[in-house]
Amino acid sequence: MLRISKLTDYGTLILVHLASVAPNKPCPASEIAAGTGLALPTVQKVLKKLARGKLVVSSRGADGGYRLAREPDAIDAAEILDVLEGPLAITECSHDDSHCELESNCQVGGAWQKISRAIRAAMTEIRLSDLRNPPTEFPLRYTILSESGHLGRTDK
Amino acid sequence: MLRISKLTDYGTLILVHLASVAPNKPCPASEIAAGTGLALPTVQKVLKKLARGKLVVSSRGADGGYRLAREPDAIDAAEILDVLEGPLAITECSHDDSHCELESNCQVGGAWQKISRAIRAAMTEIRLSDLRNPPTEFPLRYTILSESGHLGRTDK
DNA sequence: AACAATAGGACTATTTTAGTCCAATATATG
DNA sequence: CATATATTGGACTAAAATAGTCCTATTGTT
Repeated sequence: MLRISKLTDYGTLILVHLASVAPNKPCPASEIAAGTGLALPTVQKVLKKLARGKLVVSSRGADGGYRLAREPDAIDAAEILDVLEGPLAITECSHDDSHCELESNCQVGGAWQKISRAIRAAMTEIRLSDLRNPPTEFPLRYTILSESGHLGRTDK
Repeated sequence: MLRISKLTDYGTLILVHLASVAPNKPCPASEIAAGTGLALPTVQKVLKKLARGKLVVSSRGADGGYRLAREPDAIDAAEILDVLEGPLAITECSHDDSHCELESNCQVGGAWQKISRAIRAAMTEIRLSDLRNPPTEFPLRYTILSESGHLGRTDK
């Protein structure tokens, strides 16, 4: 139903890989490719994006490579999506600065925006360290909370 | 960051429109196009999908058209996405029956799957009736709850 | 019979995504 | 300083998904 691109998926694999190697010495793209089973050119492409997005830092030259810019628990899923997918929102007009010609007739109003923001908030709480390792039972559960109580269950 | 297609967005507009007209007599596509400001051929295409997905029922012939298959509060956002986007999951291997060549090396394991399911669960609680009208303040909030407490805040 | 609708699908154009490759630059080391 | 190792930036192509339009058949009403 909702979809992330393959590149984003690869990106998380790569980040998870980086999270599981020695954080001191940089890890070259070739090693990451070998470690993840992904094609080298693809890995290089994704790493460039990750570096531009400041999720990893690079060192050039011999003995160079990439390492995480921060601790795995200080990188969240929303950031990863932002860097690899761009700050695209769930619909065109979820952009804060977008102009929607239908706006005047648009009954939906800000509903998708709200949903989008809500999902984003949830993604912010998922950290790279949580993505690591097959979660045999990752007791993750989302609930819609509503002050007015008409959506889902309330907080107490 | 996450994205739904334009068609899906149109679909929700159309459904919301249908929810706001007399539920007894069918509403023809042309009228919906006029009411939403969308192009007729596009509206027709989306309506066909919605009909196949059993979210609307159609009557053919003169005085025909479409009406909601159920009450607006009995249609949820997850269904809408399923019908209009297909049952695509957040990643390729989120499909229950997919085979991922990387599986053996895949550190991420089922994380995206879990996230996907969680988002889906949340979407299930958002109903068509909630999408209606500009939500001036739609007090929607998602929270990640974790039994083990290492993700977000816990239930108590 | 004539008209008003949907059904189904073909079709094209556009855009996005994936994936590869190359030339330039930076760095460590012998 | 020469060489090998890496990243950087961007160009480029191919493939796939998306958007949008249109045509023909069928169904139902009057």
